[in-house]
Amino acid sequence: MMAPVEPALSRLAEQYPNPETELVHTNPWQLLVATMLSAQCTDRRVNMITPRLFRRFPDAFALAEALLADVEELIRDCGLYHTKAQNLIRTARVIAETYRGEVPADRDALMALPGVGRKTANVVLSNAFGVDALAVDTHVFRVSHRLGWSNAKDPAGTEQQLMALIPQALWSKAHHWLIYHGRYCCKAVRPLCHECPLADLCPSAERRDTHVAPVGG
DNA sequence: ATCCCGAGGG
DNA sequence: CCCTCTGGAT
Repeated sequence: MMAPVEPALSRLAEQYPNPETELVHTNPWQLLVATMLSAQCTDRRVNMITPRLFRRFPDAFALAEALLADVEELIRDCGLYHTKAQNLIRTARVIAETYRGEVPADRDALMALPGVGRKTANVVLSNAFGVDALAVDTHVFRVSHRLGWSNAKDPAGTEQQLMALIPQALWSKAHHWLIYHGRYCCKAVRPLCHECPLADLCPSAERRDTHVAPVGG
């Protein structure tokens, strides 16, 4: 039992008509850095931090030489600052030394960078390099399971199942639709099934019609 | 109080 | 598998 893919996606397309990334950067280096910063932090806040960061350290060569404390200072209010600063500098060094300052357009190469996992790699591939990839984050994972589109236990498995289910031309959009839907409607706790445009298709929806309303008088 | 558009380490 | 790292939003 699963929600039919095409009708569900077209309803989400209607609900979230402009599913663009909230990260403002499109060049590979800046998008990579912004995406690494975005863990456990809103994109709004990342977008406030990156202009200062890029003014001080414009490229991988500059960041590779940076002092940890300076980077920590610049990114301090987006959380996980120590880990992120460390990973940013290490990743900058690898890119400067191994890739001549250019972000590699290759999933395995990206995932080998410190602090870059499959989700971040896929975001960079699809949003900076135009590669068809479907990044699975916690929202995409949860929503996919609730709709019955995936039963995989790990995000990589869900990624494969979604790619088999969704037309390739829609991967990028579907990623954003599912994220928005997960964030604003199909929430982890207290999902808003009563106002969900997919409720009648969804095997996990809490259905009103099975609920006996109190009868007055 | 609880959660977040993660990733790495044990 | 579980834990930790962080501050901000709600």
